[in-house]
Amino acid sequence: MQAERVGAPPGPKYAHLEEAAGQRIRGVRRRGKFLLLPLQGGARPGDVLVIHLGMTGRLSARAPEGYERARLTFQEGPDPVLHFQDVRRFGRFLLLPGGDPAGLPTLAAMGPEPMSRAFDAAAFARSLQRSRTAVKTYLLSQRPVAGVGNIYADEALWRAGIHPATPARCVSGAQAAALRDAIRAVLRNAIRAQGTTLNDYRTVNGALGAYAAALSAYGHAGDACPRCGGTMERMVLGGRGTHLCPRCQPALAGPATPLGPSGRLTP
DNA sequence: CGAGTGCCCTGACAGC
DNA sequence: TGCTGTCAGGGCACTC
Repeated sequence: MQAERVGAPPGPKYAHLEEAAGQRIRGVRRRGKFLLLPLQGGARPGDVLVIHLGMTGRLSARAPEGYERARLTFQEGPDPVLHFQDVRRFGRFLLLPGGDPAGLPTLAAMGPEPMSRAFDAAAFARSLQRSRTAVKTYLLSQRPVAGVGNIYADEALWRAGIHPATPARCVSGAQAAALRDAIRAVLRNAIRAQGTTLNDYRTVNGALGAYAAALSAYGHAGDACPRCGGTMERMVLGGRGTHLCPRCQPALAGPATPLGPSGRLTP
């Protein structure tokens, strides 16, 4: 296998790719939003190819129309080239020498996988106690749990009835448990729907993700809250658009009735 | 060291 | 019509 940067300027987002030459991909794993491809056969053991799609990154066996940033070339197999296209250049495609994540602080400090046993309510509640920052901002750091981005953070906080600006350490144990369940439910449903296509996102096969139609909070400022009928609002938190129902998600107060895993009100 | 801010990058869109 | 300005956001560098 060979890896090369195409078009994109050299830099940390495409580091050390030349060192993948001659190595073999042992498997494909995922941590949060990072794809991890452990390599084998290099001068130094433990090298890992790291791919992050960012906002607009896509992998495909067919050459993209433009904006290709990197590619892998294989010596055997039905698809000799894997192309990495990334219009807005938020993605990464790099080799991690020896698999040492020191150069990727978010990956190094990443919390448990959301569907794993390690993501339990008590541990999540303890993690939230460690930060004074807004609970939504803390979720986006990937430290309390892996893989939650801006859209799903808004959705999960809405479901759990927690105001996004609540300081993380002020989230009660009961709220943390509700938020944990909400994160799992939102991610499970979004994965089942093949993701959320607002503009750019496509599945690996080019299909649209259907979860956009199921969003309750994100992008719904000015609309009626599906739960209480109040008016949804938008605010900016940590530089990110943030959508909430001020009635269901009161600032620093207890949660409204949380939604169950089905997405319906729990009896 | 934790928290907050702004940058990167490009296309879509609003407004004049 | 064509220009300018604004917005979108994952991760990280930078500042305080």
